[in-house]
Amino acid sequence: MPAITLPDGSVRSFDGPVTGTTVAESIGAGLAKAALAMEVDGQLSDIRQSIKADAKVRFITKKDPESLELIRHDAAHVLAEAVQDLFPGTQVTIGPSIEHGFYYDFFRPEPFTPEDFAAIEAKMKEIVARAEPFEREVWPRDAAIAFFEERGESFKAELIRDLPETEDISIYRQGQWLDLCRGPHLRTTKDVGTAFKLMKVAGAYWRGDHRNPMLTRVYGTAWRDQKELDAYLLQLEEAEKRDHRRIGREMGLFHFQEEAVGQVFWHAKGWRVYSVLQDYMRRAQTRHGYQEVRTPQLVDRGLWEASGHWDKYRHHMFVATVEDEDKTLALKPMNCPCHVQIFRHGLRSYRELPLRMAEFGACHRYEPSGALHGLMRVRGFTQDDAHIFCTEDQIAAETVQFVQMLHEVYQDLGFEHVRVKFADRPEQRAGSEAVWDKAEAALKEACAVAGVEYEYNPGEGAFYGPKLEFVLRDAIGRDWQCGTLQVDLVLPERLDASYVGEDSAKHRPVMLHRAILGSFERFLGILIEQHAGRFPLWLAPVQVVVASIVSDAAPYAQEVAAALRNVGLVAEADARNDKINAKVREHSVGRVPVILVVGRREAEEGTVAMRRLGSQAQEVLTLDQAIATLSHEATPPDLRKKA
RNA sequence: GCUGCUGUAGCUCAGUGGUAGAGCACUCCCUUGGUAAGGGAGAGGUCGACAGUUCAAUCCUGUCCAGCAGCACCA
Repeated sequence: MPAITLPDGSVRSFDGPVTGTTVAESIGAGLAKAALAMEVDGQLSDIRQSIKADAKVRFITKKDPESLELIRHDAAHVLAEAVQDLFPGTQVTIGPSIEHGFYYDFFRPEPFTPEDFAAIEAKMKEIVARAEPFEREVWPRDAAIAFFEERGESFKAELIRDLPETEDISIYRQGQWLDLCRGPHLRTTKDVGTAFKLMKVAGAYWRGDHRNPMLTRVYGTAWRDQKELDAYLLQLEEAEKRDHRRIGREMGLFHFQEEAVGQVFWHAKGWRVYSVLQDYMRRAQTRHGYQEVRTPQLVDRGLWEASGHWDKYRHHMFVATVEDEDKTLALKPMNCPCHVQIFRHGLRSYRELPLRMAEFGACHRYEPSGALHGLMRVRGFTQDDAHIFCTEDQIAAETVQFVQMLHEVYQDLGFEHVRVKFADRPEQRAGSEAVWDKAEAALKEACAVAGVEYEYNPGEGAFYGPKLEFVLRDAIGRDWQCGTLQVDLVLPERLDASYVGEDSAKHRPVMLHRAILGSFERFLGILIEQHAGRFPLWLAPVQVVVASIVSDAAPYAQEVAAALRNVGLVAEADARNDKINAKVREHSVGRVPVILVVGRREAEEGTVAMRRLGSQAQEVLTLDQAIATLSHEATPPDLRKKA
């Protein structure tokens, strides 16, 4: 006698086990038609599943976010059927829904190409139109293995073998085709709809392990209706337009070339943005009580052995030798061991703690070639790195202060939305279990004190300690992990850092590793994409162009530009013999935030006609007014607050 | 690193087994024009590198390098 409790609190009783379909019908024809699936006691399930006991039931319709996930997962099944129909002999493996869509991994000697997409999509639409019901069956394990083995589906058979004994082997049929799947699914293939599109093919390792065979992955996107699909495709175009590699080239900010793979040639304009950001960070650090240091690029291998990095990362380090000397040095891949050397230099007292040591540390790592990606992943980069040497008692207070500083910085840089993840001990790690217990507990407690809410990111900590990862969201909804705070009880031990306590005995300090931007290179990439190259005035590589209309006004244009430079603005005069239309266009395309147009009139009156990027309006100001307005606006946010 | 794709002028791209083209950008000339492209001329390329096939290779084949997408990696 199952009693079904609905979200509105009403209860319906049935004589025996009932399917969701029946329950929905009992409520109304409209719901029966709209209900795609259901949630039984919080568990998503097929609507045709029968409910045997009392339960809370909620029906999933297209309006619910869960429907998207179902549509995408079912689209993957439809894709797999279409592919096996068109390309016999292709083995199926897995095909989940993902953010924005779905994929399916196939095994086939010949990879697919995007030219195959039209045929596959057409076949998928055919399958959708057939409205095949998704039917769930539970098979005996051995029979399922034998079935897939016989069909030559060895990957599927392997999956079944590895499923826990307790789990049902569920098979979903759609007409003639079937697949091993946990479910749940929609009612029929028709519910998938036609708002899907195959996007790209790529390789992917079987079970995500690089020692396994490479499969061919077909990516698709799927939505509830055409409008959603179109909006998504538009957003992709938008992201492409914001690509920092493209904008970097267009604005002349930086370039890469073969002779220095994965390293940035910063051009004057790009370096200006970099420098402004670095100056800003330096002020923030000073304000928060950091002392800035600088440590060597090339450091003897022995130090890396002592820190444990040689053992774990030697293949990712650039190593240098000198012919006349029997020594191996490595370009530093990180700064911590060097900072410990400064800490160790001379006796340290507990009175000096917490000691906050910062460095804009230039590091080099031999990143795998396939990982390189514009400014986002490079081999030579500069961290806004710092290490806080402190006592265990100071961890919480330092965390509070760091989190506050990080939020200040992100806010000043225009990022409002920040999430935090807590990454705990990885499989490969240094330090005893007891030390890890202590470090994780300390960091958790510090979060509690700092009022930081986090989600877990299990097993993703650094090899020497747990970490907080700070993830910010950009203007078009993408997430970037930038900041980090790590509690390290291991390195101080390994590198023998100590201080003299109140009891005049030696003690081990705790080391907090922290960064806010992560690396300047990557963060500038993010900033470029965040603003689509249209930087706020204080960060813009060229802040103002003074464009003359006639050559009679050229000297005045030079004069105005010089006056702006005198108050610290980055201003250029464009006194070329060209039409004003061409100049306005060129500097607009170049994303210069402010164009001051000057002709005979302005030259005579001592005024400028100001035009802002993205607007066609112009405002005539006296030169003094323009200077006052612009120099205020170009003041970095931290300095403006004080003023 | 793995799989697939790509590599021709600064940029975007066309093209051919007989050593190359367009548009924009660049230089010069004309034009002095009031807010997103005024006109003309010129210059610019070891066709990613190295081998091989061929009478002949930018084009075909192989190796390597780099880039792109995804995977794996990210102290």
